[in-house]
Amino acid sequence: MSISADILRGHTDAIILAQLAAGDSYGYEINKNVSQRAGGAYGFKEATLYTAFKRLEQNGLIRSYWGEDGPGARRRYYAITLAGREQLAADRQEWSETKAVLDALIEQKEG
Amino acid sequence: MSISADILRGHTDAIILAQLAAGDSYGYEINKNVSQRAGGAYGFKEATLYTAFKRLEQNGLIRSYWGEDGPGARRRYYAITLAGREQLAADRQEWSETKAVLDALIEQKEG
DNA sequence: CGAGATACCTTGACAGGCGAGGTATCTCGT
DNA sequence: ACGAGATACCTCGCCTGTCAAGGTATCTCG
Repeated sequence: MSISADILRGHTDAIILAQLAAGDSYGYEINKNVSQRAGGAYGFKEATLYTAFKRLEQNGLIRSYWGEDGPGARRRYYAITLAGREQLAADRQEWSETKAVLDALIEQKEG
Repeated sequence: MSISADILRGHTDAIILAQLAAGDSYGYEINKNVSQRAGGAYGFKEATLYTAFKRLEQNGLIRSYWGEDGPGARRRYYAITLAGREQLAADRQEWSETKAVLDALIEQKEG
């Protein structure tokens, strides 16, 4: 967990949408995938994750359904909506711009 | 102002430190420089700026002094401290890691 | 039968961003 | 002489996202 949460603040929704764009998934799995892809440098706290799901669903960017009853604990699956895909595209665009701007503002200058 | 504020949240201090690393400056000028370097895509709100100055000074990362009395409104100048330079180096490192992690998490996947 | 993993969820506190409002000085056009 | 707009500073209180802490239930393995 080498990246502080405040730095990632505001990217939570985009990260979740990006995971769901690859296929339906559920909270625990999404979180594991994120941690893994981040090389252990970042992971959601559970409270953050479920707060985000609620927010995303209220905004119509994802929808949810309970998984089939099988062995193990019940799972709530999430699926990205069309509006969610549009939001994700916008988020990716914004991230691209953010990188350019922050690189310009934080860059190492030799003086 | 195409980049939303939440995305930049947490980067405010690093941006200010980076400006001050190039030389002492004052609020209004820092803000102008930031806007200009960001190509108009981002700028601090005044309240954000002065809140940040106070926070940074309390944390010993910058110090301040009133400029010489000349024509025009008085100016409070800020200077980066040694601790501030160390923080800036850490922030730059973190930003570099953040880019790598977010690129991995938000990337466009063709499936 | 207990520990640990899987899997979900809520509450309340905290911190940063910022809209709105305020003060004072200087310049420029009329 | 006067008003508008730029320069330059500052504070108060709200909003929103994060998260520590706490809670529930199921399955596996020793």
